[in-house]
Amino acid sequence: MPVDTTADPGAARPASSALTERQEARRRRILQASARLAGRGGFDAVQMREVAECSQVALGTLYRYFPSKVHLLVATMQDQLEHLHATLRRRPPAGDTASARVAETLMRAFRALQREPHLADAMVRALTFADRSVSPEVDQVSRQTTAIILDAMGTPDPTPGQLAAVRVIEHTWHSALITWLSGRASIAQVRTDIETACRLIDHTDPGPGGAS
Amino acid sequence: MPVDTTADPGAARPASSALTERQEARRRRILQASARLAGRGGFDAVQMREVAECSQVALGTLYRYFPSKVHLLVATMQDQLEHLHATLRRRPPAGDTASARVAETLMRAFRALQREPHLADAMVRALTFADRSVSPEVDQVSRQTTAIILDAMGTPDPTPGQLAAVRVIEHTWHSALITWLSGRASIAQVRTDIETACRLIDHTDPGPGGAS
DNA sequence: ATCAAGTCTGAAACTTGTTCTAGATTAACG
DNA sequence: CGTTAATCTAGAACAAGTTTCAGACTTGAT
Repeated sequence: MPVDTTADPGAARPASSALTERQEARRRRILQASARLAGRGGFDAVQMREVAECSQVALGTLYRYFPSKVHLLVATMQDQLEHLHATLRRRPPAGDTASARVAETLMRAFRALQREPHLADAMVRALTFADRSVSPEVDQVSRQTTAIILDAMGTPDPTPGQLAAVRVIEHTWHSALITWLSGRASIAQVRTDIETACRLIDHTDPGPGGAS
Repeated sequence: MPVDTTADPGAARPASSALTERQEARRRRILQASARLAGRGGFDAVQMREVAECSQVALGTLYRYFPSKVHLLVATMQDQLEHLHATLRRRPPAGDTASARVAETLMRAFRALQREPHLADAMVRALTFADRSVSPEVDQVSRQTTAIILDAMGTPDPTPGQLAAVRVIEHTWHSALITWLSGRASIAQVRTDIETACRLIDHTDPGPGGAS
């Protein structure tokens, strides 16, 4: 049972200051290769040996940076989400109500994913297949998603009821995405589902306190 | 690309009449072994070689009945869902409103899953990891779930708005289950999420027709 | 009972994720 | 420079899902 005396480049995220420039470059090459391979072929097309080869890194090194294929793809998703959030910030949604703005934002994100359905497939499958060992990373993705939704709402101080609604919207978003990716729901169906869930934002009567 | 001139026992579902008694028995042994192995250890513990051994069937035969591990586990879920539905029918929920009855039913189902968290893990992971080749089976599970929810509502002729709400509830149910299974949400959180989604049933003002 | 077609078995082979090892390279420090 | 620890590389090895194959067994029809 090795005690891992080595520094883990994946763990040293605080300010990327712990990573050499060449290490940063390696990390970026890996994520790029991952996204590129995922773009054509989805989850199955991201083969660790090929990612290693494409990013000019040894297989062992790839595994030092990302301890599993799921870790790698979830990190890829973090990357893409950051881009998305930045893009969305630049052109905020223009709906009248909070729920309309959230629905518009999610549909915009959805259209972005539509442009690269294979990449979306790889990332979402990894996300839902992730076991406990990836929880921190998956949680980070979840927080990022929440942030995007809250941004779209534009509500500076959301009520507990609204936060509960946001959780349900997130659930709906993920699950609807999966059904679309596996061909069991149309795009129109996804829109309807999202809009239905978003309606919860306005009907925010009681807080969720009933559970305590 | 072999043309598969052989009859597929998995496809011959119409009335189980196409299957010999011994074939039915094999099928049941396989599903039992699958559920047992999943019960201790979850998704990873269901190893095809071991399932074959436990059910006294050759590996090739196992693959003839269930063309992949995911197919096997989704079939296991179909099986369990039928049990659940039968059990729930015997003692229908007693809430005053439709949304209360649905929430109660789902929480009851949830408690059943809690008793076998590893089994739940295996089934749900398989369900969300399934690709297009498993769509028919996954869809069947989805229809079964919808039937359970509609049963709980007790509404003989649900409106389009209510059907839309049911879809969101299903999304929430699956996704919340996943977050609980991977340790990212507490049971209380799951209940809150389900109750929040169920609120949509009562607030069923406009139909979903707005999309057209 | 016999034949043909389909099915089952046991075992090996193949694929891809993951781990391990030995040696080369790099980085930090004196 | 030279040393030392960490990192990287190439490649073998291992694990589990999946495929393949030759031969034995069942089944159904005659």
